[in-house]
Amino acid sequence: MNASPQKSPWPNAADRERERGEKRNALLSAAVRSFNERGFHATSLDDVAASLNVTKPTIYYYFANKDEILFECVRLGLDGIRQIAEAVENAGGSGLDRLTALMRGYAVIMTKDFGMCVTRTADHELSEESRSRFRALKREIDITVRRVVEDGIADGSIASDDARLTTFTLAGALNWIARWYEPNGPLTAEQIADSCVKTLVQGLAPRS
Amino acid sequence: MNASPQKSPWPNAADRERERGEKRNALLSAAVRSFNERGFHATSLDDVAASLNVTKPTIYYYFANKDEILFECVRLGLDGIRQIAEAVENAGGSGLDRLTALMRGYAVIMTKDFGMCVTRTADHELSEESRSRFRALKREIDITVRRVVEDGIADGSIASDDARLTTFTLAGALNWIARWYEPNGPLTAEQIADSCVKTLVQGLAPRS
DNA sequence: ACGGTTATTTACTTCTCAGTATATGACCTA
DNA sequence: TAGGTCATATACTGAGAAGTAAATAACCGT
Repeated sequence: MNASPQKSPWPNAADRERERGEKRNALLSAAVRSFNERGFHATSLDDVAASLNVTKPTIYYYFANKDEILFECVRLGLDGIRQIAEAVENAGGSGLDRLTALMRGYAVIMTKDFGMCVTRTADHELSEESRSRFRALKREIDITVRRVVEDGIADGSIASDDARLTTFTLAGALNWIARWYEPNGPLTAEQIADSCVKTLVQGLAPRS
Repeated sequence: MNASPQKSPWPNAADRERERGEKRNALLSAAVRSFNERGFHATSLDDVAASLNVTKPTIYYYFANKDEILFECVRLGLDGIRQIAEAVENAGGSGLDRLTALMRGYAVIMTKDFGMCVTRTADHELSEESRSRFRALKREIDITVRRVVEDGIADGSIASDDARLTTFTLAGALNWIARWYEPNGPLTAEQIADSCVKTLVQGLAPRS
């Protein structure tokens, strides 16, 4: 067993940077929970700071302004979805197989703090600049999902005559999970995801 | 042809009450449009008043406070849905037939000002009291829809093993219309409604 | 003509909260 | 041990907007 290089009790440059990142993340986590619970406008940075035993100017040491904090939250949420969407796009299987996997991952993210923030945040809560970046990121995901739907239509595994509307309908059902999901409820995120996806894939009408 | 009773140029008590109601409605319409466009918090009553060529205290002559205005908006939206839900409940046809009609009407309302307001309004934007009334109204509708789903499961016209989750999934897809619908877009509200409902009823997987 | 009611205005108060100027301490390097 | 950087705190400014007090105009019934 090799001794690992001795860890100095004094932080070096790399340590300090890691610590800074961790503190930044802690602030984002505290903020996003409050945004989700009380709403962006009703969340004061004084309260967010106090919940971590610091004061407001400390927040401004890590972020330029409140808008940047909100944008970072939705960016993290969207990034999770994007990763799933990209992973799925390159996977094998029919269009429907890939869309099913995508929707399942999407649904699970909607039950997490940063995912919830994405659908609970209205465009107009962000500054003009952040708003266009927010929209661009959402559009990117929409396009990816739509492409999978189109693949499914092309290979015959998905029935739809309008990939755009179908994508909106699916996304709505999944996005809405963030509005009613209860972390302490009886169902796990995975059970909810499976049930939603099944409803969307099978439809309401029974199959003979 | 009978002469209708002569209309006096001076308003009587009934006229005045009607006028008051009309003005109240005009204020609600102006407010809801701004709420939908800019958000509740970003909408100042000064602006709403100015858009109708009056001043803020005039608003306070018709409403007790900003919260009451928002609540009235969502109440009107929810009332539209409730009416459709009740009309459909007493109609004939299988559970799926009735649910289809309900979803179609629901979707159309989601493209109207007051309907949009319902799903764009987060609970925490309302005062504690309005919030519980808001939730109660939504719960009422949810229960009605769920009952229709259960009817469909019972009569075999709907395939689902969890009426509650299925109802949430459908409601999400329909509610989300309010987030992306463009009144000046290429599709009418009815076309969108039909497409969404078809996707939900038929499912993504092709039927052989 | 006159007191009362309806509808609306001007001008003000008050509060919350984002964002900042500046001080302070801890710790690192030379 | 002295100067510099990092991290955080105290105490403040300023803007925006909800809500109100009080004046005023229009109009009604008597």
